[in-house]
Amino acid sequence: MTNEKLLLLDGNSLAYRAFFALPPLTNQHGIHTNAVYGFTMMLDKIIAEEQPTKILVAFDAGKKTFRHTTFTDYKGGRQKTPPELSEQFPYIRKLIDAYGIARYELDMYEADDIIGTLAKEAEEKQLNVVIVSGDKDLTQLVTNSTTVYITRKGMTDLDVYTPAFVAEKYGLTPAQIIDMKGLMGDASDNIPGVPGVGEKTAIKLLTAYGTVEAVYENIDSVSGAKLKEKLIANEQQAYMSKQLATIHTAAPITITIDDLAYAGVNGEELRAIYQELGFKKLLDKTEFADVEEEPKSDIQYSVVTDVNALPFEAAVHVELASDNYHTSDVLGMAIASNEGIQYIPVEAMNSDVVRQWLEDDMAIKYVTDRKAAQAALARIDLPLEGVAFDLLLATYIVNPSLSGDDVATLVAEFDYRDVESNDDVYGKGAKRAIPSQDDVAKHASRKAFAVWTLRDAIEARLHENAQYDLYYDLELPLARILGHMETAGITVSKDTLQAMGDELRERLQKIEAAIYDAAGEQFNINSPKQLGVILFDKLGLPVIKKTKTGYSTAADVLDKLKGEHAIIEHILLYRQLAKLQSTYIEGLIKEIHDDGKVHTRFQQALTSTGRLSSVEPNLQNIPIRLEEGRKIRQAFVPSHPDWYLFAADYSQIELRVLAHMCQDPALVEAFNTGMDIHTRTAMDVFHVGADEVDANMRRTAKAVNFGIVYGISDYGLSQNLSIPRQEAAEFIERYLKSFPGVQQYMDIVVKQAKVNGYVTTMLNRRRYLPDINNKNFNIRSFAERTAMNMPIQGSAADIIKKAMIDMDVRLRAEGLQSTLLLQVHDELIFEGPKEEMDVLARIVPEVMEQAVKLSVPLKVDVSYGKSWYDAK
DNA sequence: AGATTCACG
DNA sequence: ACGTACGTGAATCTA
Repeated sequence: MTNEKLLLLDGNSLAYRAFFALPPLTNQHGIHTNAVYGFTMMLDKIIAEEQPTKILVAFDAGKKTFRHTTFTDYKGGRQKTPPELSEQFPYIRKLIDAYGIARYELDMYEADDIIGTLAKEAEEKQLNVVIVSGDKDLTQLVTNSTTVYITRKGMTDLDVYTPAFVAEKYGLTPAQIIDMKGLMGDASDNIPGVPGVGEKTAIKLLTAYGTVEAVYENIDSVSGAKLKEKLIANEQQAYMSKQLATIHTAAPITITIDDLAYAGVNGEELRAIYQELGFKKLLDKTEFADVEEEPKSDIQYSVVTDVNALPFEAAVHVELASDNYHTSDVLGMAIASNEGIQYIPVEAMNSDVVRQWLEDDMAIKYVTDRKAAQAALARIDLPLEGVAFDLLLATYIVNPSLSGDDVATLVAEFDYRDVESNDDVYGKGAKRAIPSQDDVAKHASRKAFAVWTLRDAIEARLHENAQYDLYYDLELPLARILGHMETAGITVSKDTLQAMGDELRERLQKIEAAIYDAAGEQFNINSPKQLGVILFDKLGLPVIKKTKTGYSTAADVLDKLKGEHAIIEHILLYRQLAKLQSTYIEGLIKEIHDDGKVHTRFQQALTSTGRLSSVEPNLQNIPIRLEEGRKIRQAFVPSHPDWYLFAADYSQIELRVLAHMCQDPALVEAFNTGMDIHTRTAMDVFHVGADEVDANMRRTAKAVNFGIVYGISDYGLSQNLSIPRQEAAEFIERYLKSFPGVQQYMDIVVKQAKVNGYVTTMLNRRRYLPDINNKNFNIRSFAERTAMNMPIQGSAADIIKKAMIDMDVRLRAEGLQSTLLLQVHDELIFEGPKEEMDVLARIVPEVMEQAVKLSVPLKVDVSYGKSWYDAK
């Protein structure tokens, strides 16, 4: 063997695969690009992984091949190549050239034959060969030194066919693949085979006899009268089919392996093609880092250390050293206005002029991220008032799926390119560093100037979409409230957590020992891979579910294995406790600041539904469902000795929102009469009276209600309830019969999504659904479920946000000391002195229930206690 | 960096 | 026929 490795690619097949695997993408000129894109991704990956020394992409030449002389209908009945794909072939050829890769096609022969011929030559010269195609026919070429990769669903996902893999998959040798095709045919190539013989039968016959010829030689001993009859009737057709499926390994090609040396990419050519096709991500890749950066236009700013006067209207950007504004250093502040751009380094910010300007709400400020600026400034004792525009929130409202939090990306959505990305300025990962003050000043100035320039256009978009109120009256004021909540923080008792941690550690050690004992060896329990080997290989437990990478060991799988082996219960308990230990004990302790509190950041411009998210730490997923975990909440305490934590949560807000939006009479009635909604659903689904609903029926009904909210599917419900799909389908059908308004509403929402390309919430929040008309069933179905879920989840989010704003006003009006600390999607957590608890118990439900007027009542439950655990 | 698992609503 | 429930974040392992 040599070190040479030959890579042979089936150009046509891969282009087809890419075309159908990827959503239709077009570039700025309306040219379709998905096949080229998929092809590029696959090529990149395979070259990086295989490091071939020689490469060839083979193409089919024309319509006619030598196979048509044998069988005129070869590949007959095939759909014509869609024009959207045809137009991409020239680009694929150009791309291959730019990559420095040889390509070849030969009249009357298919790409398969070119590949087969070269593979054979390589075999003789003892080269390693890798063949990549979307067509399984090629697997007949597999040998010990020739491997065939077949694309799976994605473009970069590949099945690796070795002799062993073929043997495992079919129980056949690679050469027998041809015989298999001869017997079973191939619908896609219109190879007939023997009618009535499929893969199973073909494999059975070949296992017994070896080849097609041998099958006919021993035709008398073939079992099954029907089968024998079919085989005899189609003998000639079987031979012909085998011949058609056989790859020609002696095609009269005019190139040799020596012509295929991989030259390496021509950066400039490739760049030109990417540019033409609009492949922005690929353009940004490092290989081009030296090929000239898109020049940012120059910007004029002055670094001011002695601030005299500041404008009445300006764009302001507070530049931070890292993205956690609760811990990050403030580097400085850029102010862009009619009077030009000033950059004030942090040392100069704490002056009377600056302070007065920041707290003057008559001095109008347009910012990039109000909450971040407010929180960061608060830490150096500076206020921030008079904010009239927030770039982050405005772009999020325009389109929640696009916005990240880097100003460069945000403004790029409006075709503004004169801001450098934070990664470019600071570097990423280990290379991250603060550049010179001048570079920071320039970067911050560009951001401020971008906001100054774009505000009008973005506000115009908000007005166009009738979303200005949502932005200005809801999100913008909310940012200020969230900022105060974050800055206030919530006290977490480190001692309590540590005590829990000590106890957990001991228990975990014992469980660990029990697991090793049951397994008969030590291994890393935290490694799903190692655990899989123990459970399914060593202990031989039945495999219930597989993941991309191997056996699934998820909790629902382990649950089903509970009776099979004592180790399962130990593992489940270990997982549960290890999760508490690492995430909620150790993780949370790390997040406690010097003030004894955790200061989460509520990401306000992240989710596609309008919900908030919470990070560093995430306080929206503190355990509650299991008692062991729930105890973590004992560590969350008020910030003053005699204070209490107060919790208020909406009851069934999503189903109430659904009732309001679909106006189904039965559903509206159920809420108006104050019935338990799951019991009511059970009555309808099971056709029983209220007193006949047992716990199990109610549980099922509850799952059905969840399903409705998530965008119902029988399969999903069946999984959740561990029942047959048919049974789940029946529940759904009966539900929708009982609540026909729901069915009608879901139909309308999906139809709207298909027509408009987006769905909306009660307060006109939008989510675009580009996949809603996708040809792929799975992708389209996902978009449809999203269409059904988003207005419900999103409207509930709208409502609680409105309630938070109203609550803020009310707390001040009542002159209370109590403050809001957390929001957990449908609940609000406050803290306050004991004597205010009764007042809160009165006013919080009132405000939350009146946040919006629905055709069903909103219901809020409240509680309070000396810790979050006790507020239940 | 991506996959897996599991915590919440 | 297709094969997933909706929305999140953190820890850990593996490549």
